[in-house]
Amino acid sequence: MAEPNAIGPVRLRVAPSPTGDPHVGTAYVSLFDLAFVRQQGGQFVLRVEDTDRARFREDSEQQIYDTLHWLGLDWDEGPDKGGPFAPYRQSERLETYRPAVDKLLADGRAYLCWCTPERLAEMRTAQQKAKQPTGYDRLCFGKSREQRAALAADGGPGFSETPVVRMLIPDDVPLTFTDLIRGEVHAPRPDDQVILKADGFPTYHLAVVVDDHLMGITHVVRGEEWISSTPKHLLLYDWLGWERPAFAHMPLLRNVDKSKISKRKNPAARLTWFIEEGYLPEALRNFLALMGYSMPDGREVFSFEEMVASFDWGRVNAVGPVFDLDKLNWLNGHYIRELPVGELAERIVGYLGVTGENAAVVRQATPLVQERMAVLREAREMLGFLVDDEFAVEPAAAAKFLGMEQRPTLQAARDALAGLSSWQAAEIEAALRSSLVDGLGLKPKHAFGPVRVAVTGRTVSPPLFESIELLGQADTLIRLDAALAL
RNA sequence: GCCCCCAUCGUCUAGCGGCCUAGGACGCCGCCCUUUCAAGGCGGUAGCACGGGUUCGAAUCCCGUUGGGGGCACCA
Repeated sequence: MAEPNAIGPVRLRVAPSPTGDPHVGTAYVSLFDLAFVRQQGGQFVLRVEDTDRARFREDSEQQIYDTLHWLGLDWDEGPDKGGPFAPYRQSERLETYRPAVDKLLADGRAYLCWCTPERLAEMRTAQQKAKQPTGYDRLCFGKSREQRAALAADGGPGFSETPVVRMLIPDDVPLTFTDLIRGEVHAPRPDDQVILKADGFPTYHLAVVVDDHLMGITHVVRGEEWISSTPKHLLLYDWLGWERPAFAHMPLLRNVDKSKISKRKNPAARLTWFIEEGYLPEALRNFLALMGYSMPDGREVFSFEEMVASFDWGRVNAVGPVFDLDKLNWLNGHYIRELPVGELAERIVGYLGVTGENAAVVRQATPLVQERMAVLREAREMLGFLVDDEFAVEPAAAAKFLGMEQRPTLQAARDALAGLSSWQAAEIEAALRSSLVDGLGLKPKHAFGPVRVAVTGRTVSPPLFESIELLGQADTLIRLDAALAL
């Protein structure tokens, strides 16, 4: 079925997050995973790895779907779509893992362990204190249930009624494997890893190997934190007589202090944060691709399709990149400026959630803010003077621009605008220039500052004359009168 | 503590022995444009962690040091 160079499905492992809010690392790994899949014509499989029932959360799975769809990373098979290898939730595949466990037990590659969590913790503490590598000491290995229970009866190490199953790691465990990004990698020697928990659920290590094999996964793309447990997985493939997949361990995204990116230190670690802030999915995709990847021709602005066309694991960096919001903001602004104005208008309307009259105003005002935004969120304050129910001048702005000495300026502006019969930006500008600049002899800066503050409420605003046009004559005069009355 | 991964401007990176007087992007600084703020244009600042080798030649290869990161769960 599978030709030598053809790839089968590439798995996207998705562990429901305990906080219910998907991690940016999930999107990062998915992006590279998907770029490779699309280039090779494989299948992108989304599998929910929910074997930890202690951390299970109801809404977490849906959040993963929502955020990945928002980012445009769509899968070919998954719990919500079905597929030839269903079910795609590990919690629904429990009976699949049992035969593997039985075989390992029968072959003497695994054994039962009755040690309590407390006894294991004590053991680790003692090992660390003695400056020894930590790992299970095989107390239960070779013992029957009765022998082990008897040991505990004498006040010995804690005994648990329901045993777990551990791998018996041999001395000649293979520690070397080829990584698509790093080449030859030497991983640390594992200890006797638990593969079946006391509650009957498999651990990640067992489940991932069994599922990947059964689902025909050819390439495992995951975070760098998995390098150290890869030898356990290699062993399992070998013991079960299965062909090993290829591995690509992506570098870890970092906080500014270089630590692994975390929700505590970095708002950008939460995928939903980008939606809340008004980032464009295509910009985030491009930015994520820039983290660790570079195009052969050095381009930095490129689409996902372009990335797919030239994708090469050899161009992926092994260095963990710092997530730099400055550059993302620039890139997002760039994408905003490149958008057709009508398209941008719809995105802003959708983001702000405005309807009816206000939506119409926002659409008209979009050209004024297009090159002034880094993220959609900024449209809210830039356009607030046009759509907010209540208008108020910022106190600091009023103190600086609406004082006694500005009254003549404001009065002249009011008079000039009140007499206008055509309400177009060009005419508004002409009227204000002739009355304030020519008439009062003011520098443009001093002439328009007070008017801007009176009309928009802020010292920084979209272009003044166009803003006044959109506001309308009636509202403009009301605001100038209000400023004059201060 | 033990094991592993990594190391080019502040940040993201190009570079895979001579093309490097180390290139680009973001940021920052200056100038121009200008009704504010942006956008745009022009210019500038800043880096191969250190020490040994290998070689005619090293940012590129090897070793060590230092530094950073990750892993060491009945979590993934």
